[in-house]
Amino acid sequence: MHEVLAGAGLKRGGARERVIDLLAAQPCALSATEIEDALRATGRSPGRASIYRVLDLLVEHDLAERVEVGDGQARFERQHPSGEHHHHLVCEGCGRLIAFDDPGLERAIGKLSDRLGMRISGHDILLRGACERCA
Amino acid sequence: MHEVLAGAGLKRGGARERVIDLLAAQPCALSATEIEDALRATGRSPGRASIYRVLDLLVEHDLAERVEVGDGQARFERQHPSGEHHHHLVCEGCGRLIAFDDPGLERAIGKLSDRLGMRISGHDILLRGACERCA
DNA sequence: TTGCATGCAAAGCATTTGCACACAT
DNA sequence: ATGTGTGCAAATGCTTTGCATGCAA
Repeated sequence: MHEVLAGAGLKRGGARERVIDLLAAQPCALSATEIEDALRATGRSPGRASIYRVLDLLVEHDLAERVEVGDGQARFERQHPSGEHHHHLVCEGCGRLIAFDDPGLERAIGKLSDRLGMRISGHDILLRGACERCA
Repeated sequence: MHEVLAGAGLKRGGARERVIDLLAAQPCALSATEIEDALRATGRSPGRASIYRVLDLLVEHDLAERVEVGDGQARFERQHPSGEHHHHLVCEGCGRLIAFDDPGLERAIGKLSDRLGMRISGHDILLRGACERCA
């Protein structure tokens, strides 16, 4: 991720360094607050404003994806260059986010794009339900 | 919609009356602000707080659905008792919301629910792309 | 050296809440 | 008559912005 930003002529400050490294190591989406807390736990958190700025930057460069679950805060997760991606199920009991992927769903969306005849650049899918612990 | 609320023992004040009637007449989702503006145009808008309260009430009673497009404001649209529903495509050019439905997509989600083995109570799907005018 | 990156504090928005009054039942 | 519904204004919470300073290139 660092390389992409460097290629775009951007500098490598402490905030970018830390947010990118944290996000690259996550299996799933984190909110700005979760990022701040995680970084503060390491002893060196950037200011909240910088975290938001870095996240915006990553989204602009397609290095991260914004995930909205409807709880009033945005979450962010690394986006793989391969285009490989997953979607989320949010547990209505505990709010936990669970990732999944499903080729059938992707196929259905592909067909749908053809049918609509419009250029579709992306899609978000969110399932709501009960996770194992809450069921 | 009025009947459902009456059945739940709720009263019928001016704010509920107006918001429900407006929403029932819409083809697609409206934000709280759009609702307020539309009602103000008729000369009688409830207070903003009441609009939000009515919307929450409708969502709780499954009479309306919350639609999040990622622009920082929630939108609401009537939910049909039949369970019939559509999804949205948001134009990245002009922000316009376009409704569509697709049985193939619904089938794919049905199969996915079975595969995951979890109770899925609902799903949101959002496509991003360019509308006819912006393509 | 020269801007771009960062931090802090203040500002912005959408949404929620507290409280007193009005009105449906 | 009574308690629910409403409006206003203040409070909240996430996110953004202004501005002065620090640091990467």
